[in-house]
Amino acid sequence: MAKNYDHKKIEAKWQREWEKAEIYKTKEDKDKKKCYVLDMFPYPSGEGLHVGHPKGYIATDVYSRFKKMSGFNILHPMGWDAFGLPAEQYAIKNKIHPRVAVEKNVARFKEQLSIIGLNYDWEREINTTDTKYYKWTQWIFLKLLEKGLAYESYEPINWCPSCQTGLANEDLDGSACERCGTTVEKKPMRQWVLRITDYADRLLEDLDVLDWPDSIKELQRNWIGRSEGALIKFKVKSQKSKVTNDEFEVFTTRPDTLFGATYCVMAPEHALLDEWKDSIENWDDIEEYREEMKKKTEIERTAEGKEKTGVRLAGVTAINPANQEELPVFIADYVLAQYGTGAIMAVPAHDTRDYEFAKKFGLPIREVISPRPLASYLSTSSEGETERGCVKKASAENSPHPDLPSKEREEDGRTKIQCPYIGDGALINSGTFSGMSSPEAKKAVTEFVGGEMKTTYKLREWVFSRQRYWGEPIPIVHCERCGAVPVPEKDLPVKLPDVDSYEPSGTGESPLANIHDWVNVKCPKCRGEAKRETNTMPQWAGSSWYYLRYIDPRNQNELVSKEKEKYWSSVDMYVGGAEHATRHLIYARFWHKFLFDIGAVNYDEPFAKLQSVGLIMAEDGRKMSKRWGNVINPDDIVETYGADTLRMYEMFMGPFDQSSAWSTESIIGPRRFLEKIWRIFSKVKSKKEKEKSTTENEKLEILFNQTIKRVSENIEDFKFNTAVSGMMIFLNELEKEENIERGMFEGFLKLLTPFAPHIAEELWHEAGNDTFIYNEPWPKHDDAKIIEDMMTIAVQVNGKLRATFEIEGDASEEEVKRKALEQKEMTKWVGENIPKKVIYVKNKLVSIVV
RNA sequence: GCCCGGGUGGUGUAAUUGGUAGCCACGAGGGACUUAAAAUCCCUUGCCCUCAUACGGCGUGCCGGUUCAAGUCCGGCCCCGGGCACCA
Repeated sequence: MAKNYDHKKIEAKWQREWEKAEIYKTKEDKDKKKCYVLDMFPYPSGEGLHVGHPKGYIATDVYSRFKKMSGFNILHPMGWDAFGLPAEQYAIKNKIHPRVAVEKNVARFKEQLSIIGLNYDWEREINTTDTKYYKWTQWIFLKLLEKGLAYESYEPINWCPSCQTGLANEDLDGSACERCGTTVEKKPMRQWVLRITDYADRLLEDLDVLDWPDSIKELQRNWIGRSEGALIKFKVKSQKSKVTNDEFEVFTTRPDTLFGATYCVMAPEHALLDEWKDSIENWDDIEEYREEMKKKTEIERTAEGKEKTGVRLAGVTAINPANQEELPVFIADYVLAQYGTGAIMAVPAHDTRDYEFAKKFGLPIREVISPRPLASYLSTSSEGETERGCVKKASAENSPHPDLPSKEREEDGRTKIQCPYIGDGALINSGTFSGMSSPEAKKAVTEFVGGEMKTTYKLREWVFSRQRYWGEPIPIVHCERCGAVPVPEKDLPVKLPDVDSYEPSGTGESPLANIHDWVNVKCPKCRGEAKRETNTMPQWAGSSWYYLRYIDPRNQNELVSKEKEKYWSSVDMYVGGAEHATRHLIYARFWHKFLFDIGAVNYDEPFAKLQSVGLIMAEDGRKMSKRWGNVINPDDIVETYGADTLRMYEMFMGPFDQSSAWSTESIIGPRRFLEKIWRIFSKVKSKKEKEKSTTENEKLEILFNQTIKRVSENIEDFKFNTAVSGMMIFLNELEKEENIERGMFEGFLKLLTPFAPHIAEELWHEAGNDTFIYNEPWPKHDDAKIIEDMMTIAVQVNGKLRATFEIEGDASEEEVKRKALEQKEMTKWVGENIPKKVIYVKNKLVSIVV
C-alpha cells in the first residue's frame, strides 16, 4: 500500500471501476422499498460549474448512498434544462447553433460532475431540448388546451424590450426583467396563457401535507396570496343623463367597514369608464390622466413614498348600498385593474392608502371600527373578564372612544381620528350593526347589502408564450376558418426548425415567423391554408415535469408508464435552491396536479420532501461570478485536494440550508481528516487476528455505537456538518489506539462512504475485501452499547455551576442527591444552610437552592 | 410597510429543544522531531482579575420578564440576509 494518500490515483481508479461494474444502475426490484432522490437539474451555461453548484449534488449523493446502503432501491438521476434565453444569447454572440452550444456545455458540465464521483445513473440522462423529450412537453400543452386550461389572450402583459419577449409575472424582479434587469413595459399582444389560478386553492391547501421547509411554503402562500372578502355592488347616479341603473362592483376584505366608505376609486383602465363617457362631465381630464398613466412605467407608478394622484369623475356619484349615501367617485392609479374588480370602496379611517388619498383630496374620514371591543371599557363580566365581541348598540353608539390615544388624534375639520386603525374591533357608527365585532360583521353586512363572499388571489395566470427561438414550439396551427387548431397528437413533436438567425424579429414575433416552409402548413381540420404558431414555450415548461421522465426516460408511447410511476413517485427527497420557490416549484406542482386530474399520474403532489441548499459565497462574501473574478472552480479543488476532500468540506462548512463563504484556509481540515484515516490504516489488525479480537476498549466501543447512530440520524436530517464532526470526534479517539480492531475500522469506512467514497473504497479493498463498499449494508448501532456506565452530574447552587462529579449510571435519585451535597465545594456554597429545594434532572444535574 | 430566516470566541460553527455554553474544524501562540524547512505529533487558545492552567467575576445583538435553571420560553427594541410590496 502506498505510503501517502494519493487522491488522484485513487479517485481515477475507482471511478473507472465503478463505471465498468455499473454499480450505479437503477434497480427495479419492486419488492424493495424505493427512494427517489432528485436534484434540481442545471441549466448548462457556457460558464461551467463553480464550486457552489455541486453542493446540492453532493448532498443528494451522500443521502442516496446512505439510503442505498440502508437497503433501498434508489433512483438518483441527472439531466439538463437546456431551453431558454442564455443558450440562445450565447449562440447569437458566438454565431453557433444553440443546439451545438448546448451540446458543448452539457459535455463540459458532465465532465465537471463526473470527477466529483457522483452516483448518478447516466443511462437515465435527459435533456429538455431533445425532440423525444419535448414531444411530451407539447403533449401536456395539448391536454391543457383540451381541458380549457390554455387559452389565447390579448391582455397587456409584461414585455422586456431588451430580451424582446413577453414574460410571466413570476419572471419579474420587482418591475424589471429577472434576466437582464431592464424595466418591463405593459404591452398588449396575443399570447398563450395557462389558467394556473384554477389550481390556486389546491396549490395553497396541499402545502400543509408537504414536508417542505416552512420558509418555502410561506413564500408560496404569499405568492398565491389568497384573501377572503366580499363583492359589493354600488349603484351609480349621474347628474347629467339621470341614468341610475348603472352599477359597478368593488372587492373588499373589509365589508365590516362599509358604513365608513366616504368615496370610491376605480382603476384608470377600468372598462366601465368608457361606457359612462357621456355622463362624466370632465371626460377630458379623465382621458388626460389615463394617458399620463399609460406613459408611466410601473416603477414610477409604484415608487415608494409617491404621493397619491387621481381625478374625480364629475357628475357621477356612487350610492353606498348600506346607507344610501351618495359618494364621490375617483379614478386613481393606486387601484390596480388586475386585482379584485379594479374598483374599491374607500374607507380612509381604516385603510392606510385610502387615508393618504383622503387627506390629500380633503375627503371625509369616518371612523366605524373601535380598536378594542367596546365591552372592555363599557362593562366587565362578573369574573372581571372582558366580554369579547358583541355589545349592544345603544351603549356603543353614544360612547366616546377612550381607546384612541389622544395624542395621535388630529383635526381635519370633521372628525377627530387616530391615524388609520386597520385592525379588527367593534363596529361603531354603523346603524344596526354597531356593537358587532368585525369578523361577525363581515358576513352580516355583506348579506345586508346583497353582496357575496369571494376569494381572490394575487397569483396571476401564467403567461406561457415567448417570442424567441430557443424553446419548445407551441403545437398549434392557426387557420383562418377554424381558428387556433391543436396539432394532432400523432404529429408530435412539432420540431423546432433550423434558422439562419436566432435573433428576435423586433416586431414582437418569434424568428420562426420567417421560416416560411415551416410556418405554412395545412390546417389539420379543414386541410386549408394555415400557419403554425410561432411563439415558443417559456424556459419553465420543460422543468415542470422532468422528474417524471427519469422514471421512464425512453418511453415514446405515453408520458410515463403508470405502473413505473406508481412505484417511483413521488420524489422522496428534492434538493435545490430556494430561489425556485415561486416559479419552478409552483409551476411543477400545477402541472402535476393537472396530470393527476387527467389520470396520467397516481399522486397529486410531485415532491413529497424538499430541502433547500444554501449558496456558497466567494471568499469576499459576494456571490461567485465571473464579473467579480472571485470564482473558484471545482476542477482545481479536485486536482489539488481531491474530490473526497471537496465533498467532505462542502458538507462540513455549516448548516446545509445556510449560505456560507468558501474558505481556502479551512478546506485543509477535511483533507487532514482523510490523511489521518489513511495513516491510521497501518494500525488496523490483519485479517487473521480479526476472529479473536474482542472489544478491548469499552469506551471506544460506546463511542463507535454513538457515532453510528449520530451519523445515520444526521444524514437523514440533512445535518451533514454535524455528521462529519461526529466522524472526526471518533477518529480522534480511534487514533489513540495501538491496535485497531478491523471490524470497527471497516464499520467506520462504511460511515465514511457516502461522504468520501473513493478513499473508503480504496481502504476497503486494502483491508482485503473484494466487494464494492457501496453494496455493503449500512452499519447498525447497538442500543445497549450507547449508554455509558458512568455519568457526569453537574451541581448547581442558586443556578450557578459549582461542582461536577462522576457516578454509576444506575445510581438512584437519593444517591445522586446525597453525593451532590457531599461535594467539597458545597461547604463553601451551602455551608450550614439547609437547602430549600434540591432538584434532580435525571442523568444531568442537581440544582440546590439555599 | 408586511411576511419569513438569522445575530454565540479572531473565523466557520456545536449545544440532547429549558439543564455543565463554545463540541468539531480553521487560524494564532508555544514546544518536540529536523542541519534547516515542509509535513507530522504534543500543549495553550471566550473575556476580565491573577505569578497561577489557584479563588473568583463576566459572557450567546440590546432592555426587561418567567423559572431552581434561559443561547433556548414570553414582551419590547436594534442590526443583518431573503421574499413581497398601492393586492383593497
